[in-house]
Amino acid sequence: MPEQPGARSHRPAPAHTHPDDVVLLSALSALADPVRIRLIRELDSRPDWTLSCSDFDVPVGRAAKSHHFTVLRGAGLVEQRDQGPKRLNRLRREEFDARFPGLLELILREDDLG
Amino acid sequence: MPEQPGARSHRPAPAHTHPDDVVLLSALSALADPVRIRLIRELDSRPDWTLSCSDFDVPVGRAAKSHHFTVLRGAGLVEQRDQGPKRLNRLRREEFDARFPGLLELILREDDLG
DNA sequence: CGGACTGTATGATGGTCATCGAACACAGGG
DNA sequence: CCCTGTGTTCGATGACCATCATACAGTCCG
Repeated sequence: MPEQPGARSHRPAPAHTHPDDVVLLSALSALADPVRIRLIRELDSRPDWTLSCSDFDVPVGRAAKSHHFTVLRGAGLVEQRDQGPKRLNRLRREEFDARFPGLLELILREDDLG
Repeated sequence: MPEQPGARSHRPAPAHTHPDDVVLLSALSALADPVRIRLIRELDSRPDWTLSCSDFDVPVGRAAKSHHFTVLRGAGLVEQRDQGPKRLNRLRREEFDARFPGLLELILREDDLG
């Protein structure tokens, strides 16, 4: 298996799920959370691979934030790549939209939450 | 206030919420449940106002079923009308789709759940 | 090496919610 | 008027989940 240049690490790579392997209920459950919606929107507002987990401005601690990213990975919404001590993020726009057309756009277009 | 012909009743009319007054998070939370997805699909498979609550084939008791319909009404997904002892249902396709374009179609098109 | 930073794992806690059983309310028909 | 069918309400229960504090594991740099 080829590795990313300079990405060899003794840290286990985060477990990802491709959107094609995500069932509808998992996607909806992942999106039905105000913190995760904020993470997705903040992620969308910046270029790919420019935000590490700690850069996000959500009112929860590190542990909860890490948990939310695990859920987002499992729902095929976010891809993560380790770079040094940081874990950079990317929103899987095309892949997720191909699996659930229009859903991500709905999340990003809305301006209110509750 | 005009009443439906033959619809006068001593029973309180169920509380409805128009999709325009539903926030994104409420809609997603209402849809992130396997029983409610089944109710919506079964409702879609038949003409409007032809299914009473007890006609739906979901593996829960009457109390839980009634609760689920309350959630669906509150999310602007279902409209209910009393007719005799029965409470007939209608899926609010157009109104809900105008508020959350593509979302209902996504629920109805999928064939798997989990 | 030893600190500073980043993220994960673990255990505990509290809240929300889906479910049930039973009681209740209403409508319609013998 | 009872009886049946339909749906709601209420209280209780159990499961799930978001959160936290703490401890731990890597990575990088001086």
